[in-house]
Amino acid sequence: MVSTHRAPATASADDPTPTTRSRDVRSRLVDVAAELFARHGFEGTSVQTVVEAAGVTKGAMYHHFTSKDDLLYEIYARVLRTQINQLLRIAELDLPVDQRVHAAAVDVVESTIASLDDSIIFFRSMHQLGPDKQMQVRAERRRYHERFRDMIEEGQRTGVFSSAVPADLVVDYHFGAVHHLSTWYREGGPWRATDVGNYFADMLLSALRP
Amino acid sequence: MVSTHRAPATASADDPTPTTRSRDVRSRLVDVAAELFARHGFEGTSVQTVVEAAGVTKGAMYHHFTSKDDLLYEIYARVLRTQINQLLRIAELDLPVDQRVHAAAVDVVESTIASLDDSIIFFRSMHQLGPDKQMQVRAERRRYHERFRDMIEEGQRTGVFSSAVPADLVVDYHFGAVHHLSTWYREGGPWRATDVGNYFADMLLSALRP
Amino acid sequence: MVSTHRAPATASADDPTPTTRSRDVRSRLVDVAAELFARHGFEGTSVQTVVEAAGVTKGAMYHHFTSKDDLLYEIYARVLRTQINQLLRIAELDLPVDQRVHAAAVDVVESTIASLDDSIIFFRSMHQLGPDKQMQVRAERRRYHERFRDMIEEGQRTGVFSSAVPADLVVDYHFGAVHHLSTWYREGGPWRATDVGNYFADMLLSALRP
Amino acid sequence: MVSTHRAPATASADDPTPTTRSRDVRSRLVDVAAELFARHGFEGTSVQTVVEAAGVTKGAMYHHFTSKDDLLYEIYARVLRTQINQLLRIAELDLPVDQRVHAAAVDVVESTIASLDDSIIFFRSMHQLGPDKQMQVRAERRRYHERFRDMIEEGQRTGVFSSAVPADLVVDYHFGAVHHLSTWYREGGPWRATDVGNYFADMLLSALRP
DNA sequence: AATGAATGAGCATTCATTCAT
DNA sequence: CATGAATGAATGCTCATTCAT
Repeated sequence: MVSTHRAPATASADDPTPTTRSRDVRSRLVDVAAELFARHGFEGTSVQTVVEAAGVTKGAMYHHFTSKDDLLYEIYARVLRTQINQLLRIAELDLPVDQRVHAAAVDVVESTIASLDDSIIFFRSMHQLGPDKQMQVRAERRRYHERFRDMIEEGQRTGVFSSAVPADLVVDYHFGAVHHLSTWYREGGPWRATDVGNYFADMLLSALRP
Repeated sequence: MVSTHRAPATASADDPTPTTRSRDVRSRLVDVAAELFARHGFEGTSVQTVVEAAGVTKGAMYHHFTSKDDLLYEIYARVLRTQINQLLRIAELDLPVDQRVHAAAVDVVESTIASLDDSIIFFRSMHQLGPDKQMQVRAERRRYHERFRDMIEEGQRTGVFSSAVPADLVVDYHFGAVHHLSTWYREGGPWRATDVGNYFADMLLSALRP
Repeated sequence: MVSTHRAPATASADDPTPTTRSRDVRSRLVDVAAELFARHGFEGTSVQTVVEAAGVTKGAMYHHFTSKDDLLYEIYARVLRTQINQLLRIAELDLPVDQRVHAAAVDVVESTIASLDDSIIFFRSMHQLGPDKQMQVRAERRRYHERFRDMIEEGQRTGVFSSAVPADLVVDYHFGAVHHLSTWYREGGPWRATDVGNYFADMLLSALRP
Repeated sequence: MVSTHRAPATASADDPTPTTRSRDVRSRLVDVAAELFARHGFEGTSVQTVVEAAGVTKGAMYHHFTSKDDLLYEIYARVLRTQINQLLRIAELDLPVDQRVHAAAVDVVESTIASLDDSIIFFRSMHQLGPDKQMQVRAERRRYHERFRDMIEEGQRTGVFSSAVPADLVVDYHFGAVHHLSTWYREGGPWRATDVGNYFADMLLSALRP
């Protein structure tokens, strides 16, 4: 995040995308907003603050986003896109199910820690989204949950995992812990992201032992 | 028009608590505020809305609470008081450590579900609290965490539990799941509170098997 | 309108109405708003302008009126109240019907000219009123129209007036002319209010001759 | 990219009107604006709304009109052009003066009803016009009034009409009723345009009987 | 204890217009 | 001719809090 701010639109003349400038504005706004919403909350951050930090005018922001709410939604969309892609990538690896679950369980911890700001916003500000957008986010979130659950169920069906606990609850248990990370995890604390990921994944796998 | 007009609800002089009426007003305000803050968020609920719902006037509210913030703090204080008492009660039972941990793990799920509103507020609105009060809440929360962790450590020391995962992370894992409940648990869904509590406690104990 | 502004609440101590102060604020706002809305239009007048001219703060205005719209409505209500009372007074006089119609026809012209500002607003800004309030105004306006029409019909039934033109259209014809006054009538022009009133009333009566 | 990219709709050099295409755009904009201004008011209609409804871009609109105000002015100009032509046509017929007045009185009602939208705008939005344009409109309007008044005066001079009421006031009386039409007349109501026109013209002539 | 009018700073949003391309 | 990103000032309205009574 060093030379991003106010970069004087140095897109080379042969840049094929005509929207380089506007992509700059859009994504700069989303980046800045994510940071501010995480630090001060959605309601605690004024549009004025966001646009000032992004170095654009209010009018420009409203040219690209229909509302403050819309800006928030874009943050959600960005997180969800990343997370689901990551999960699908792992779920389709050619590995035994317990190894896939372990890898996914580690990955969700690591990537959550990698963008803790997004995570803070995700669970704290969902209710600020309009009802329609909230439903879209929930639907996408459910897809994510279901894809993970399918792996658990696969393991249960094939006897690799215990069936003592319903797969849905297993997923909620693990994801709850992940969600909670933004509350207590701090960079420079006693554990690196990968440590926490492995500890949590190990606990998950232990809990699933037949 | 100073002391007329009001039924002489004169609390006896040696009564240490405020008058019955004012206790009524105080707790009615806290109750109403908890519901509204959970439903619409702290910033999404105006003081006007709260006092109207509680059937008192704004002036009355500011007589009992120094600020809107203070009202929020009272909600936190109420939750924390209840939770810590409950945990201490269980932790001091004369039972093997794994049974105590299991009981505590079930209980925290059940009591969280019993007052889901409080839980919604707890994690969503912490940052609305002033820095001082936020620190107080965090300190109390830490005490709670530590008391639970102590039980885990006791089990690890005595070989009842595996020491593979640091006790602190074990607690964070379980509490994360509990925290997450307010996001997905719904009355009338497939599981009763006690079911979820037992499933989660079972997973925790499974994960801790040596 | 000399010493009204900012009068230092000189209500004598034995003033029985407890709301003298707030009535001051309310009616001062309505007066000022009527003048400004007439001069610059409803949309062309900002709330800021109104409250500055009335010497109150924006918050105070919103304490008394729920919206800018509500302020406009109050102007309408005031006009309608006055007009309907005046018409009823005349309609109930013990005079032949043609004299009552003449008197009412003169009076509506005179009173419209007496408060031309209100009339300018009335027809220019109706559409700025919310749908509910617009309906209320229309209903009240219809009552007024109907009371006038009843007198015309009475004259037609009794043969004093010609029945060549439906009574409703007769009323619309005359009221149209009255409505139009705010477009062209100017104080200090060739005719006094009473002149115009009598000329118009004479034309109406002439048109109604059998 | 100056003169490329556009089909060579080259209007012949001696064609005094702008190119067909641009005439299309211009008049489409005026048409659409008239409808929107009538329905939502001038201030209640954004330039964005107008250009979207007309299927052109904002830039295109500002190419043809110097401002939103200018668009409004064009509506006024169009109405005035039509009305004055119509009046002159009738005033120059070779008929007795009372018949000419009757015909003109009917015609102004009918043509007003034929384009009620324009009439709504005419009286409601005059004050939105800049002072210069407002003066131009008023001047043209005065010409119209005077041409009508001349006919009345001709009738008064020749004894066909009563001189009891000044001709100017007679015109204001009738035109007021016409102006008012947009407030109450509705297609599909009890009277067709021609009915109302004849009733009103009859009243006017009756009122003018010596 | 309680009232309710008043404050005043702050907020999200709109919009006519400009201008480089 | 046309585009669409950008401007910047203005707007209606909210709200926690205060204070005279």
